[in-house]
Amino acid sequence: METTLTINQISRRSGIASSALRYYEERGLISSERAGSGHRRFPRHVLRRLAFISFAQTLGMTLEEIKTELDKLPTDHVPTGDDWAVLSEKWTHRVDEQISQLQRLRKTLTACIGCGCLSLKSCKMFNPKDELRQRGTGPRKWIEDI
Amino acid sequence: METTLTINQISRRSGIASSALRYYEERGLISSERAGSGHRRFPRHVLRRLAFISFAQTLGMTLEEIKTELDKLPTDHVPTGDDWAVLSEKWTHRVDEQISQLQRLRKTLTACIGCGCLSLKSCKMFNPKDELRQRGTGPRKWIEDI
DNA sequence: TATTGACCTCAAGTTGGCTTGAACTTTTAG
DNA sequence: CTAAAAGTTCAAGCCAACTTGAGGTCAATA
Repeated sequence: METTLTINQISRRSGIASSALRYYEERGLISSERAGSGHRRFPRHVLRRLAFISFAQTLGMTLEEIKTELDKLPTDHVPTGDDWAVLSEKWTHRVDEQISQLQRLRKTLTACIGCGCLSLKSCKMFNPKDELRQRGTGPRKWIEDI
Repeated sequence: METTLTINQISRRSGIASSALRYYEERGLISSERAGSGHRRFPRHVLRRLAFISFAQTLGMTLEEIKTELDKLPTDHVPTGDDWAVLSEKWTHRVDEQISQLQRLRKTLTACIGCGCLSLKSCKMFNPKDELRQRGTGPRKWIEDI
């Protein structure tokens, strides 16, 4: 069992394309040593980082945010399960928030179908405030008086 | 009370930038008449369409998908509350699905913090199957044997 | 009447998270 | 030994959903 892995080995084990791995390294989310040839050699524990990255992405975190989190890991030793658990705790809150936002949304939605509005001033649906979307640029706020 | 509104009036009432409104029109999600000058005149009921669009976007639908939905509205009359309700029903399911995906995710997450893994073969976290993310391209599947 | 400001079109730019391609080197299998 | 597979860098491309800018017209107000 080798101590380091090639980019393709990492790619196969993580399911993340090697181009993406290079991109992550460029962005500073992971790092590698180099063989004499210039080829990357990844220590096994980057797989944990990659697991973290993948999972955080499913929660809608940007690579920037993820990097910020990863940077909090200790550098004096390979992060332990406990070190990871600290970061992971944030997720629970994230997920909980997302769930309750959706539940609020669902409530208003049902109400709006009930009242048949989609156009009434009184309808809260048009200004849910909840910032559910994380991608895209334009303004999303619905304002009074249709 | 005028029957049609300028693009700026629509923009103010909907909270959607006029550049976005032009873009929506170009994409066929809304339509306008033109004043003699070539300026757009929107009938009031586009506000309902815009409400629909905004809301659907919070659920992660693409403009393409939203257009497909909007195209199902009757064209022989200005859509009624009932017409809209038909489309809106889909949302309830969407939201419900999203909620239960998140709940599954939360469950695995808690389990993984518990077991301190983030790296074990047995950990289902790495292959949640749930396609939560809708943006982005790369593969997201975590494969065995870390 | 003049000047703002609202409107128009069309092309190009932006952001995030990558992918693709070119041009080249290194490693591995037969 | 040679061919194919795997690796490298760097620049450019892609997608969605817009925004921005240039260059020009039209409308409302003092």
